[in-house]
Amino acid sequence: MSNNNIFAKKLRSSGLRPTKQRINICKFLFDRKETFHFSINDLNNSLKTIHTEKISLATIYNTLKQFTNLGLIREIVVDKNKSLYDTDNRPHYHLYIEDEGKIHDIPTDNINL
Amino acid sequence: MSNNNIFAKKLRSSGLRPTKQRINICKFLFDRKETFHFSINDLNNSLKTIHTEKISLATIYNTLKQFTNLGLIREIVVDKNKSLYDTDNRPHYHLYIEDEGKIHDIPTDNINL
DNA sequence: TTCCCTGCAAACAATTTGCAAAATT
DNA sequence: AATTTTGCAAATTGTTTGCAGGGAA
Repeated sequence: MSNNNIFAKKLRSSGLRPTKQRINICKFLFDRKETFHFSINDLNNSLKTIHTEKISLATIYNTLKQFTNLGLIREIVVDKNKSLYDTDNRPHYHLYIEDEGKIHDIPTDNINL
Repeated sequence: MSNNNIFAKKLRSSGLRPTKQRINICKFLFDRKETFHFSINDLNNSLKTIHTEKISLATIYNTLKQFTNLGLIREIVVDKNKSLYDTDNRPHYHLYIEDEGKIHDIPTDNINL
C-alpha cells in the first residue's frame, strides 16, 4: 500500500490525477525490479486477475496513450495487429525475432549507423 | 508490353497464374530501377491512376500476401495502422524515423549483435 | 471442364470516440 | 462547484473471409 503514494506522486507530477485505475496500472507497470515488454492484453488480464473490479478497455487504452505521451513508457511496433509497450524509457533498440515472437533489447552501442 | 511476358513467367515459376491484376501489380512493384518501400495505399492509388479498371482491395491484399509468402517482397512493420512492403528481398535492416515517417535501409554490415 | 482467381459485401479485431455518470480537486 | 476521468456502446480503420461468377489451364 505504501507504493500507492509513490505512484500517486508520480502521476501528480505528470499532471494526472491519481485515480485508482491509474494506480493499479502503475502497479502492473512499475512494481518490479526489471523493465519488461507487455501487451494491452497482458495488462488487461493481469488487472482482471488481481483486482476484483475491472478497468474498462477504453480506460486502459487511454491511460497507456497518456503514459506514452508523457514518456513513462514506450510503444513498440512489431506486429500490426497488436500494440506492445516497454517500461524501459531509456534509449535502446529492439530486435524482434519473428519465429519466437519475442523482443530482445539491444544497447545503443551495438548499432553503428 | 514485353515486360508482361517476363512477369508472366515470374508468376508461373512461382506457381501463380499470370492474371492481368497480378501483372499490373508486378509492374508497379518491379518495373523500376530503385528498390523501394510502399504501402497498400500507394499501390492502390497508383493502380487506379494508371489503369482504367481498378483492382479490388481484397485482391490487392491477397496478392501481396501471396507475394510475401513466396519471398518476392517483404513486409515491414513500423506502424500498427498500416502495412508497408519492400521490393528488396535481400537481407538488410530498416531504420524507421518516426518524425519523418520514412524508412531507411541499413546494410547488414552496420549492425553488430 | 476443372480448378484457380477476382470482387463484392459482410465479418473481424484492435483501437478510438462521444457522452453521461462518477470521482477528484 | 468546477474540472477531470471513467466506462459503456457505437464508430472507425485496416485487413480478412465466404462465396458466386469469371477466367486460365
